[in-house]
Amino acid sequence: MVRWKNAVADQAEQRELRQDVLYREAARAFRENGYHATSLENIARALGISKPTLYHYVKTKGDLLFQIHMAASAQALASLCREPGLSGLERLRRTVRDYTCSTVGEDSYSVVILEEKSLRPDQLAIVVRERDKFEAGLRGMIEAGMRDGSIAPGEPRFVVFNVLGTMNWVTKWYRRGRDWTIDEIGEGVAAFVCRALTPDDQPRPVGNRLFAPGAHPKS
Amino acid sequence: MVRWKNAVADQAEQRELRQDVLYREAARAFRENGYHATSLENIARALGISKPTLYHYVKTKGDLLFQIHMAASAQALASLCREPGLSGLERLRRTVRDYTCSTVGEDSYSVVILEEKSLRPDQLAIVVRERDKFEAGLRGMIEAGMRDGSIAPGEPRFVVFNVLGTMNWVTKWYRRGRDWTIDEIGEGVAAFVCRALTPDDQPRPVGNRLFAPGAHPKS
Amino acid sequence: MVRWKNAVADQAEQRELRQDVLYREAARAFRENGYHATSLENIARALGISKPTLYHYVKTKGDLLFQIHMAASAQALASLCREPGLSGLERLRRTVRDYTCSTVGEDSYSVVILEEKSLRPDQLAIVVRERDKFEAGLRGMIEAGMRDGSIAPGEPRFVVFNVLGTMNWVTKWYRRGRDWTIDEIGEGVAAFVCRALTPDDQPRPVGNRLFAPGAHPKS
Amino acid sequence: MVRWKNAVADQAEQRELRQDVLYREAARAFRENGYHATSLENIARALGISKPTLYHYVKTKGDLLFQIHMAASAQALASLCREPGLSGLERLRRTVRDYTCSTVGEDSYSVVILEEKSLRPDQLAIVVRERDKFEAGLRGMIEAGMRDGSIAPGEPRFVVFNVLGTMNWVTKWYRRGRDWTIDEIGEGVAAFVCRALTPDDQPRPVGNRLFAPGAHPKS
DNA sequence: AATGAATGAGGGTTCATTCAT
DNA sequence: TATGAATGAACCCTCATTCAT
Repeated sequence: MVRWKNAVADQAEQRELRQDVLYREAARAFRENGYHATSLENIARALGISKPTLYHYVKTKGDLLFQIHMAASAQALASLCREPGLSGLERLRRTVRDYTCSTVGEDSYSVVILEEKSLRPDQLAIVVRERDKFEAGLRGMIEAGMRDGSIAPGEPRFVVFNVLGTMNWVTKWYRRGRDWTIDEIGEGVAAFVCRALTPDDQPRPVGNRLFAPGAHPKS
Repeated sequence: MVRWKNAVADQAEQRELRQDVLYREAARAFRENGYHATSLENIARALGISKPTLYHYVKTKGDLLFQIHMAASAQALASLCREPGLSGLERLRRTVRDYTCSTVGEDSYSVVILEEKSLRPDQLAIVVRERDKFEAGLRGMIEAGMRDGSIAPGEPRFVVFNVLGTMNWVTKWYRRGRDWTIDEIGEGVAAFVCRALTPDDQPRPVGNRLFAPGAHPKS
Repeated sequence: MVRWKNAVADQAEQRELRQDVLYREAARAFRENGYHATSLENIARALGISKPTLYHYVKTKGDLLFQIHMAASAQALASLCREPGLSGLERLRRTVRDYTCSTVGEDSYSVVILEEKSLRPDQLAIVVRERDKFEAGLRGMIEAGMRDGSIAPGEPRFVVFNVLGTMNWVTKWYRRGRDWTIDEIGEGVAAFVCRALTPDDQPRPVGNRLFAPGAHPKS
Repeated sequence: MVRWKNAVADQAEQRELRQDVLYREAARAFRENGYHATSLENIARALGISKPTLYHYVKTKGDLLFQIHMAASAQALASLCREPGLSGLERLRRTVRDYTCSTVGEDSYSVVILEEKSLRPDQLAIVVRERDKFEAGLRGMIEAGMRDGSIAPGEPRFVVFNVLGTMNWVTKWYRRGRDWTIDEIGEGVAAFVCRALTPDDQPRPVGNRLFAPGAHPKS
């Protein structure tokens, strides 16, 4: 008796649906317990299926990790803001907000906190290439912001790392349905990052109740 | 013939010395490959000893992880700035700088990026308690800064998470001996964090060549 | 869409035809890769059908092996020369020639090189009994030859083993369409075997270009 | 409690001894049941040890097979007769006799009847190269025999195959301690092969009670 | 103190076989 | 008839841990 975590559709797309459920469940397990600490048995049980059944949807455990990494990369790239006519900082702000929300959302594939060494070298190369696209996107905004005066000067690569750290760390501590909503987190992180980057001669973005809600209470 | 990675001292303190080398080597391996992906065989070989010999210095693999976590916690706590007479922001700045430097230093025990689930529940509780002391320290500075006007208002716990993210992520990307020195990283990260936190009506700290080197080149 | 390796006939005999194609394909796969190294998936794919479809024609994998063994035994028995009025040696010669040709022919069921242990004990017993009939046939010719003076004296069972070895080994090295034709192989092997068996006082059979083409070039 | 099939020696050579026992036991199991039908569990149990213990002496199951193949090749090469001053036929006779005895001897590594496909391609290449050396040795004798008139003319490669078939098949049917001794088998097979190869104008070698014991009983 | 040897437990993977469609 | 999906059993292999030396 197979339950598949309640995710059956009408016909031929069932397979894809199931695979997707599988990927997300695996991503969740990997994120929570780590890749090596998660056995296929664990994933199978969480889905209500047997271990060999996994192999209808997955080539190997390593390939599963790879596919998830790719899905996560696509998700990340999709959050890059491509709106024209905005300052570098503003594009970065929207990107940080959206990316952050997507990493902690219900349907997240994010596995950024995992050790990359778990991937096979050739697959790692591909994943790194994809991730570099995302980082290049961020770097592009930052460099644009430095040129258009919306972002303080600095080493763009270093700035990218700091931004990534702030965003990616969220999966470590945020739990849905507790004190703060996903949107609040996204806005708050974006405010944190952008206030760090605003040059001295520019007004800084206003945040939300989590951070920099506008004026200082003291004043 | 045992080499112990060149770390033999004179007499009875040898044991402690060796244990320390072992901890740091294990921490490095765990950090790089993950706890579960690192076998005791790996660690032993890296130290030039045999697997059973490890057991003279370590109770179990789980205990090794625990000890390292404890050492890392102590290291973290040691980087909390306790200087009196400073603003909250300044104390935070020094702490961020020192903590960051220590996590990427040669003798780091840092294992922050590891999945906590690898610890036994009772040990995890202790580790969390220790880590909470560190976070409470950070939170204290931040709350003080909010009170003394050196830090913009916000939810202190949320701010702590952002600060931790920026700092802890460094172990993910920084490689010693490449483009940037450890000190530059520490100063840069501290500048990033503190510029984010400075209230609108306050002058913001100056960074280094990595970030916010002072005035904007444009102006 | 099923292709069945192009072997569909008109009506109810389709089933038998298909089963035959299946048996031969399976025999080929078993012979080439071994019984245990051949999965039903392999066979199915080679036939262009799906794995469960196999089960319409085959009870179990073990039974498939058994059926093939039986078919091979029938094939072997069919190559026994029953011509009356011939010397023992001559009957043996024709048998060796025909048997050898049939084992390497396109439609061979031969699985002689397989480990017998793969068969279920009861099925093995049957197979052995069939094979014994073939060996008894060979032995009969040999004993007759020893009596009629066309074959040198010796232990008939031992001779049978040697003859079998020479013949059965052919599947190990012969590849159709290379240097030698099937007929050449058959004649050559027969010549090899029969020259070994001819008594000293008898003229020995002439072979072909592969072996003993008549007189010695030297003389 | 480890028994190792009673094969412990004094000190450091123990390991090699044990490995050797292991190889021979594995060769026997592979020969009898086939490579894929033999589980490491089977081998371990036959040796009185546990499965993981095997891995102290063997890298992988595939490597075990490879090592055995190499040992068998060495054993085969060692049976090539290098005596100078003998006719091609005589050298072949001694080789066939010795090789045959070694394949059925107590300490045989022979695995000739196994499917080669079980080996990894690169290892197979090496094994084939070694085996080719043996076959080249046989071929050399045969060609020499054809030149010196002790062997009937023919295609040397074809002759080699027939010789191999007769010899290698012995492992299929011979059981030690039954009706015939190993030496009888060796002599008998050698007689069989050599009588096949003797040219018409030469006296043929005399065998033993198994085959061609000299004069024909009829005469 | 140090290590080669040994093993129980567990994880990834394959496969023959069944079932529902 | 044909097949995608599902699974119990079994296998190869790794590893943390112990023991005898």
